[in-house]
Amino acid sequence: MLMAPENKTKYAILGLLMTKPMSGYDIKKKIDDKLSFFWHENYGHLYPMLAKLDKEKLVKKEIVSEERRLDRKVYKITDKGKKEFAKWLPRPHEFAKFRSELLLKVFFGVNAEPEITIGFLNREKEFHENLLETYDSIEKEINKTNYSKKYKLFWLIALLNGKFYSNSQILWCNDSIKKIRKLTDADRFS
Amino acid sequence: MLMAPENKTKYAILGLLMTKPMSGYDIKKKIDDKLSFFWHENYGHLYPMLAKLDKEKLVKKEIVSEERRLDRKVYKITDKGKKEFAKWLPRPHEFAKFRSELLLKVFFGVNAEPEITIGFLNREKEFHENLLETYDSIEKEINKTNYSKKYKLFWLIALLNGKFYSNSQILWCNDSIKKIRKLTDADRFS
DNA sequence: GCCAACATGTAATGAGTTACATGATTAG
DNA sequence: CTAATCATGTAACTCATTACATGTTGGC
Repeated sequence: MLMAPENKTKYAILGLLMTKPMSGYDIKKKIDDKLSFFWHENYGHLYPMLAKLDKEKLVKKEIVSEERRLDRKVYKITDKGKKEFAKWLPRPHEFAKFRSELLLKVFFGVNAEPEITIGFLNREKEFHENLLETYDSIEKEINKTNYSKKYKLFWLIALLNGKFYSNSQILWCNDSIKKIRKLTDADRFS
Repeated sequence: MLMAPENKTKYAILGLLMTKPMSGYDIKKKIDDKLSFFWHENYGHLYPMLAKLDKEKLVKKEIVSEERRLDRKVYKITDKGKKEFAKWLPRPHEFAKFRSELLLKVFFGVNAEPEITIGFLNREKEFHENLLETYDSIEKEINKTNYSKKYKLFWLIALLNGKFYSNSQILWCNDSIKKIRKLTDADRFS
């Protein structure tokens, strides 16, 4: 038997539908707005998955017609879907398998001019500085919403993960640039 | 034209072959030993890719027979391969697209008992504590080798990325557990 | 009139994992 | 003798991305 790796998209969808019924478009938007710092989906995966979940009776499709608006396909989680989600939620998470092109280039940096690697590090640093700004604005937004205390806390905790991460990466970039400069300076005067 | 996302495995292989010719088995081992904290490959992807690179003349396959040893297929990077690698190396890196099942479960933690989420956080913390131990032993190993100063530095920098990351994740886990406990305590006495 | 946002999907392709398949050599 | 390590691969499959395809609604 071929054991497929678990389809996480399924649970991302079911989890979001736990709050309220949504269309594929709504789900995509919610992920981009709220979860983008640790999750992403694209339509080419999302729409076929919704159709599959509907077929499996984990969600129920309903066509919603509203005035001055295109017909939307709104998906509601079923009892079966809720059970499936509740079964997944307490299961231990898989540890993230990390693959970083930056670190590959850094590791192979021995084959390039040091300034090339320093350039990557500055690029990465800037990327995380921008992220930190985004995190701050999302944090303010979380506080403004009127979700429950509990909902806000878990959202905040997930967000803070990104903040801790970006901060650590900025420190690492600075530290690494310093180390490379020290090496090249030593080379120059030897 | 369908633009395929860049095949990074290709460059991981070419980069490793820059140091010396190796077999598929050697490459897998080197990745597991040295790069596992930011890169991974499996045979099912690696062997077909080596065959492809050979067909594209980026590497040259040679059968090496040694006494008391099975015949090995050793791959050597060609001039064309070196050029291809040199073209990739200075190109700006793609920012890592991050997908974390842990954060998905944390975000949806609002639907579970707080102790479930705290369990995940403790599990993640332990994972990173173990990683930190591994990093320390690799760091000692790096210092013991007689690679060039430059080679060691870039290896160390890549390794330190993991250290910075794991440290930040441990802090985040502790912080998050504290926040969740504070919420549940407040609930209990209200 | 035009652009952004709303709205839904399919086709083609490539990336990556797991299971299957086989066998030699070496250290305990 | 037996387990770990050496050694190479294929088949089946799922996951995920990108490009293609189409059309509406609302604000400036």
